[in-house]
Amino acid sequence: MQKIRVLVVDDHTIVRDGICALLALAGDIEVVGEATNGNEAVNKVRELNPDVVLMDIAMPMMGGLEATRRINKEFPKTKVLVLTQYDDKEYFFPVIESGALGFISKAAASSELTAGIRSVHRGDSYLSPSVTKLLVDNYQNMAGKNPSQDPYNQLTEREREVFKLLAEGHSTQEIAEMLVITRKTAEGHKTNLMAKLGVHNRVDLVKYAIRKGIITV
Amino acid sequence: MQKIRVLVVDDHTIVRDGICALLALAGDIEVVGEATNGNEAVNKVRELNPDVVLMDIAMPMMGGLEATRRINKEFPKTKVLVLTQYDDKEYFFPVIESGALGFISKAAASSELTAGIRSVHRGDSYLSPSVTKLLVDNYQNMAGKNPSQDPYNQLTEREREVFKLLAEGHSTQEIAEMLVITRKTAEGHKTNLMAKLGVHNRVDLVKYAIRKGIITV
DNA sequence: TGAAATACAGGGGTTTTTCCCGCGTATCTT
DNA sequence: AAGATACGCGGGAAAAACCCCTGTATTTCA
Repeated sequence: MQKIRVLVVDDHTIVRDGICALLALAGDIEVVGEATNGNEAVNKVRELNPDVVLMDIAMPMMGGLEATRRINKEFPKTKVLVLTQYDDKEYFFPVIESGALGFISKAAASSELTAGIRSVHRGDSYLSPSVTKLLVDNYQNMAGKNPSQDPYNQLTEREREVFKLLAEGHSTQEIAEMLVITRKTAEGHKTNLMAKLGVHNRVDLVKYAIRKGIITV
Repeated sequence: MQKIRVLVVDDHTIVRDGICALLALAGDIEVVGEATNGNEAVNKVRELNPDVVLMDIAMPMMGGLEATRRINKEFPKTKVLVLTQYDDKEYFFPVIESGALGFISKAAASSELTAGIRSVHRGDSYLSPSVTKLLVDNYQNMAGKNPSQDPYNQLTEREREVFKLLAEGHSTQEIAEMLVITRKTAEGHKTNLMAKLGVHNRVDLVKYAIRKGIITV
């Protein structure tokens, strides 16, 4: 029988190894690789072509959401199952929209891991019961929201780069140097992205980035 | 041979199960119980009298710290090994002060888990190499300070007020108006508190405040 | 296919913040 | 009595942020 080839992505080695140990107990799943951040994850997908990526979203460097987005774009056949420590409804739509097929809380039973992996491998979606409950409990709040109008998705590529660097604490001058543009241009991107996100200062920008999993606390 | 009896405490089931799976691979360690929060941990210690408690301090940081404090007070023979997802020097002294014998980052190699458990069981202390490195790198900052003092505790009342308002996203001008002082004074408090906390921009200040629970994301 | 929209880069000028300093007073400690 | 500390305030230069506007490809679409 062909095993499901899984790439495990999590920045915490102990957690990653623990998950691998759990998955090793399942006969139909094989961990073919590991990655510690989003960049590495994308590269490993390119290299290993796994069936399923088990992706933590709170990671330094490139976050899990951005990585999921890229993987989904570049390798549509690779299914992504997102693993999060926050079972917060704020995360739900961004995660799904990034192209992930499933969403499991780390607080979920470990049996959900294998169940989720099998589901997304079949092409089905998988949601943690706790997440589903959250969605149902908040149905009325969700009803009006169209996920595609998540303001973050309105950002251009350049604006996302600037956004991430801002959230990491860099000044516009530093960002300009990093992106090899003038300070004025960096400021322009900053102004535009802040308007799109509806935030009016850096503090709210940082909080937004944390909620989105772009950066970690 | 008598195995080391371990209680595993972590609020994320998947992580907890993963750690148990890892520990199961070691011949000299036996997981005798699990807990999902500080209260439960203390009760399980009372009930099971384990040799070692592997304690996550998670995001609600006080949970694990307070539990460690109580376990250490009530059952001095039970050794606590703290597991944290932040290998940040800010956490070090509070953790040690709570009575933990060891401190391991979740980003550490999983072999450190068993090594740490064996160390603290012998009564030795154990520090993750990454944590040790952090301490050494920051030695000069530590040297002059009272190590048992969290830098946040060194803030004056006024500085804490300004700190909170800054973290909430207010400008120095706004803060000055709220506290009925001049902008210059508010700036002065800001400068001083940032120096005390060792942060150099608003973004890091916000992250610090979030970790401390001063504000929420 | 021509016009509108968008992404990206940049400039001018103003306001705000930051980063040096400095000062004085009250209180608390040794 | 002599520090040390908390608190409030100020000047001034430099940096950063803010707001508004221009230009140029490229893409979209009516």
